[in-house]
Amino acid sequence: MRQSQLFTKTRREDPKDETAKNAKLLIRGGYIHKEMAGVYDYLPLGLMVLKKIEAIIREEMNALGAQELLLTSLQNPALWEASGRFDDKQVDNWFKTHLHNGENFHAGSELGLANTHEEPLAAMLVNHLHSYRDLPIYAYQFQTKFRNELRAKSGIMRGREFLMKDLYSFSRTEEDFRDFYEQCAEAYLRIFARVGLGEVTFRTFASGGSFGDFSDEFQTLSTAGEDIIYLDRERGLAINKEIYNDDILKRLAFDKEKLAEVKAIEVGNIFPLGTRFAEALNLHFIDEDGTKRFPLMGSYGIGLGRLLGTIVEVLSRDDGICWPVAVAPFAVHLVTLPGATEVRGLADDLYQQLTKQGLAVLYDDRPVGAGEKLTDSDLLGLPYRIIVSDRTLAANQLEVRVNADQKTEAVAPDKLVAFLDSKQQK
RNA sequence: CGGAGCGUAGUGUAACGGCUAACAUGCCUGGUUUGGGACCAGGUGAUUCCGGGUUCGAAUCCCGGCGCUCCGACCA
Repeated sequence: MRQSQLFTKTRREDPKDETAKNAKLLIRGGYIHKEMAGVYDYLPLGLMVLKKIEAIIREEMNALGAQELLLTSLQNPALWEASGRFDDKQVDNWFKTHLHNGENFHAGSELGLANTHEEPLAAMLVNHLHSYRDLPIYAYQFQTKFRNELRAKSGIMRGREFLMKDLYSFSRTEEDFRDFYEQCAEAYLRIFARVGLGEVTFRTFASGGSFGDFSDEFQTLSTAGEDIIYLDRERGLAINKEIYNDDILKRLAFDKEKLAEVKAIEVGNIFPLGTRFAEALNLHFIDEDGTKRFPLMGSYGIGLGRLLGTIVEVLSRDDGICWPVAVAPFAVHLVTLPGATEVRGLADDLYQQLTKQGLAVLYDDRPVGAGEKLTDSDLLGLPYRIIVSDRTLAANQLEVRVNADQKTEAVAPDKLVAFLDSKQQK
């Protein structure tokens, strides 16, 4: 796309109402817009990143044999009362609203805005699960969650409205459940690796709540993190501080001496749910021996906005983001610097060529000063920056900078596609 | 929800209780420039968060609300 057509603009200064690095850079780059605390719009560039992340997650979920669906945000309280979770004392972050069927708005029937989807999914599946032959069922969605956080914080990392991938598994036996659970854990590690956080993201034992001994979190090392974990680098496993004690260390075979206390961001969480929701919503099946049984559930979440924010926290510099190719809104930033008209001609040709090759190119064709263009390019943080200027024209070479390592190379125009291909292979 | 700080053009800041709310940046015109937000001239842009109060006079002081940030608690 031509940058002159992009309606979003970059900002010179940090917004004063943000201190989190992710929010500062994303707002300055025109990726997001803040509506209110914990509520952010995704602008065109930000949405491109979000969609890239979504596509990666979707691929991995589909590879597990999961099927995508889309449940509603508006929730029938009856389903939640069945599990006891409509009560504000049980779940304190509900947003609730009212149906317009009373004497006035607030006298109408109460509705919930979904903060998770165990109840409605279990209730819906009553229509589709009858026999053990129908299991397993793995259903997932990308869906907006509403959580009335007491305190939104850390930019887009802890919002009140956010997009989440939530998958729910329904298994016939404990063994089947565990098998899928482990497959999903592996898929999660692949997802975090693919978005560029593989080196710093670790499976972490965490509280299982009332459903099981443990749940598993995926924690990305970052000083911006809200969680403290104890990491065993050799094993590539960690344990959350919330369950850290000598008994549990022993049980999980952690050597206390090898654990490092570090801050981390929870980018994913998977946990066993047992039969609690199936029982509450009467989701059952008839097993091979003719007896009625409840499926074992698991739930598996990734907050897309938080993941996007984590990528910025971990992979950016003070003057700009450093998107991994897999999630970058564009792979290439083609930038002309002011100069002879031939510069523009060559850049136009390159833009056509690269686009024809299937590369996503942001072409900065704006007639503004070199400093501004370079500063903007740093801020936007695309993986490859190609400069076309009088200087590069005279040398009959383009200047290509790889954002990840900040290295600049001279590449002949007719070798550019091959050069970029070779980089992508690595 | 407890504690602390803050709220002034699109953005970032300034202004002793006292003149027409200032400066930078952005944006618009024209000119000049062109490898790290270059320069000159002119212009545009504000219900000083909202509501009360004190005062001859309030962006400034007081009360109440709302909002934002941070620390803590919370995070099913």
